[in-house]
Amino acid sequence: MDSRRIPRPTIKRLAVYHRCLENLVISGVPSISSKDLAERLGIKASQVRKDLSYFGEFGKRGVGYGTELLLDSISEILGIRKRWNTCIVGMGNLGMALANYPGLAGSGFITRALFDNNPNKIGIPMPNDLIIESTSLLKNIVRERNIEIGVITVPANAAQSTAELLIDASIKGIVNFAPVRLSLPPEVRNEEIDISVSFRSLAFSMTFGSSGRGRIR
Amino acid sequence: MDSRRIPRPTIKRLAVYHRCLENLVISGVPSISSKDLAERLGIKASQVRKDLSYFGEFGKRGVGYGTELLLDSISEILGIRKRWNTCIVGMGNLGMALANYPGLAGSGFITRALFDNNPNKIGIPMPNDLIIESTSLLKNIVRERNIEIGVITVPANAAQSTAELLIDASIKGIVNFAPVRLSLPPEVRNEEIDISVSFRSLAFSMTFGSSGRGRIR
DNA sequence: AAGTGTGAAGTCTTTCACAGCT
DNA sequence: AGCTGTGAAAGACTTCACACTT
Repeated sequence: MDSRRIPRPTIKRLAVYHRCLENLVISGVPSISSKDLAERLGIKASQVRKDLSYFGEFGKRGVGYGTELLLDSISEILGIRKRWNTCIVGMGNLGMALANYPGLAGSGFITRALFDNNPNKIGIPMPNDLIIESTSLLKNIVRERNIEIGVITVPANAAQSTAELLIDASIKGIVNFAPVRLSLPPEVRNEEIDISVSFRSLAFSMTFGSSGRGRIR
Repeated sequence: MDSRRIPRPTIKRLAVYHRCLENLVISGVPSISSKDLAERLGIKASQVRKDLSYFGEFGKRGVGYGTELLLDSISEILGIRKRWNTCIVGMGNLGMALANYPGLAGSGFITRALFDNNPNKIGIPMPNDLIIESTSLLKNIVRERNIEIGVITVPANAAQSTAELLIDASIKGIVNFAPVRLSLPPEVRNEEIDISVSFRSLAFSMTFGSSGRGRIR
């Protein structure tokens, strides 16, 4: 598969299809058409078919897609069987929330370490046998525990230096919740989640009646 | 201004420019070129100029943009002076984190109410003189306190019914953290933040070396 | 000389429309 | 008849390139 040609929005939608199919399989629905699947997600049927067509032919003409087969296929495409070891740096409110959030482990992202540089927080016990540890130990711990993904939940002014610590520990991907753009070497993958920018964008569209419902992109 | 023609990614970048300019103004930098601003954000200078050109001419040729003037102009465009009353529905980990997160109030999004339907949580005192209240009171409280934005942090299976409660209370915009697509009337604006989809997308690009750093879009 | 503002070109993504299977 | 898979068309967004201003 030549993933350079796969639109990023397609990957995000695949993850959404996956979740929807899990529910369908649980509900015992044996098959679904692109039209029905699209309707559930508020997108176009042709979008569903095009997304899937990048990876193969999973449907039966005249019938639709077998839910179990499609679920398996998408799991394969997204590498959903793989488990990823992650760590969270910055145990403020958001870091705490993520450490307590079962949805990540449920998706294969296992939190293996929690870091903060506030001495008052170090040692605090957390779920899953984790303890908040000093950021000064990050490099060793990341390597020992084979952590591949770092989650940055520190304040904006500490985000870049945190990223550099993670890179120095040979992390391969970063999810950055801090409201700054990180400068990273090209081999490190990066996903930004900027909550206040999303609120702002909502506010703008509320004020100016802009184009409306956000698509999955 | 004809906001129907403004690309959504432009709005999100405007919010990012705004934040960057705040720092520049604080640091006493009097002006900046599109090239320098773009470099700080990891995008192209022409993108910065095009984004701004949708709204007017803010720069001086041969010089650049006055930081204070540009900051004011973007504030005006994004309606940053306006204060938005918000409520959070679902006081699990994420709802708690948002209620404690100063970044939102700092951006003009004031949390005016917190709801949950777990009787054990109702009455718990929270920051800013707030108390967790019963979801059954939502409609009245939303109207009394002029709440315009609802933040959904309930589990996936409760998200749609929560959205309907909010709509029934005449909310105008929804930020949805639950991993489901809401079906909403067209006049209600909506922004989705799907954390596990972002992790999945990161994992995919880590596995298949896909096109790399997410742009602001 | 430096840097903006902007049509036009280029690239990426979505949607259409229909041939082809079941 | 119904629905997929997919080239081609449309649309959205970004980048180029250069005229224009300071």
